Amino acid sequence: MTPEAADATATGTVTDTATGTVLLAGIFSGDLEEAWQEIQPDTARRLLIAAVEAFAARGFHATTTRDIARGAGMSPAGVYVHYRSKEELLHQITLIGHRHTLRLVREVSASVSGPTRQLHAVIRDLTTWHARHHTTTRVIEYELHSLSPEHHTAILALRREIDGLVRQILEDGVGQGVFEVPDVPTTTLALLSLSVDVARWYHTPARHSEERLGQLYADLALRMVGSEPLP
Amino acid sequence: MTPEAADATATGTVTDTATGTVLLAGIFSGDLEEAWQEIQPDTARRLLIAAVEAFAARGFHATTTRDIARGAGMSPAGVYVHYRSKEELLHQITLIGHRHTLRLVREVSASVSGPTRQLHAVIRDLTTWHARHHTTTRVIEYELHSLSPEHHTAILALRREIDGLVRQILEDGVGQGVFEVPDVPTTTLALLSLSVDVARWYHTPARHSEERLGQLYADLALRMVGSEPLP
DNA sequence: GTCTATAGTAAGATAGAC
DNA sequence: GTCTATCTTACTATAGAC
Repeated sequence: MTPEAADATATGTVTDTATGTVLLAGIFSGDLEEAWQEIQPDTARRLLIAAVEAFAARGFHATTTRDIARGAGMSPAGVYVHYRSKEELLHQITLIGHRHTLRLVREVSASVSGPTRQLHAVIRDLTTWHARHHTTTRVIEYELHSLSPEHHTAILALRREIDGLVRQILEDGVGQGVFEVPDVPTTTLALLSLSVDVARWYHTPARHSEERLGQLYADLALRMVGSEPLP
Repeated sequence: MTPEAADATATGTVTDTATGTVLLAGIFSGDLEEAWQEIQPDTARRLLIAAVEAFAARGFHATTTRDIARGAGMSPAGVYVHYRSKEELLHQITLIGHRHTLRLVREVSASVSGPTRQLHAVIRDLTTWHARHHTTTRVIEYELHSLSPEHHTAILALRREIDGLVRQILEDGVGQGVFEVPDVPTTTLALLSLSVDVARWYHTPARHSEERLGQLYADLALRMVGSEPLP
């Protein structure tokens, strides 16, 4: 990977490998669909979106670079002007997605006070995000094993941060006596499982809107930690 | 697929495509590791086990038939004496695994009385099964999309049966006033999500034994349906 | 920056000897 | 029933024209 692309992890911008063009800026405001819109140039964005759709539908290894090029309306060689390899496409998608998830948990958690409201809001929005963007989240949750070892390790660090934020809410709740949780780490895992697994099974048309599902899952989450429901 | 292999779906036996040898008999008693032991001849069993391990570690498409052959101590051509294609290996694994899951839910549910005890026992054993055999369950839960359309459809029917059994327990509990569930289908999905997702993250050495995790998850399940804990 | 053309490799599956 | 050898296809990635 070039120094430019490597900078993605450190600075929060994503830079085109070949052209040096800044691909992503301000990705941390707004939802992911908007973030894709910020990727420049156009072709790099179309390629990334085509890759997300193909990886979600068929998996990383079953997707060919020709599929991706075709999805972006380009020749097979066009991919390599903007990305060094198929794996770099997966890495960018996975990195952007995980940063978005981490930021979502952080900001939602900071936007309300008290473990009960925090847990409810986090699970609600995390679930809604997995449902609304199930194409993207399916890739970022289930194609990790196709990343290079270095990229895989870096993504796992982000995942541990996310886990840590949720676990802290549970520990706060237990400490304040509003949650009753026999095993905080395992219950944290179970809560995250609920939202993550939405990426596996959710598809439209769906029984519930993304927001409604988020509400239902947030209510389940409060039950799981032995909390009173929100008023 | 040959008529012999096609019979697998109808009769509950799995037959070697080339030799006509019965591969699986009595698969429905004992756990899956024992079921693998029943596969005959030896080479067919070794190939199936090698395929499970490779598919779980790398995914279906990233696994080569050469990987599988090597894992079974055979030449690449040896695979095709026992299986018509790589997809047939995945299909056998997925079929055996889903039948096992369906039978597990059915039998555990029938072995106790009352929705509370039934739900607790089903989630406990389903979770334990996903944890103990996370290699197998990772394949059967996450590689469905690599099946042929016909096989995929057949497996989805088995999955609907499993879902229906759990949903019935919830409906019984609501009907008897021991559960309080605002949305039975969605809560059923959430409960199954918990156990399924174990296949994604569980690995040894683990924080908890498979049985302990099953206990913890069964207790969570009762909370999710608004039930009193078991005495 | 995009294309056509293709190099180089590796895959799934089969032929035919033993 | 297993092997060696190989056919055929399709893939990732690059070269070089424009």
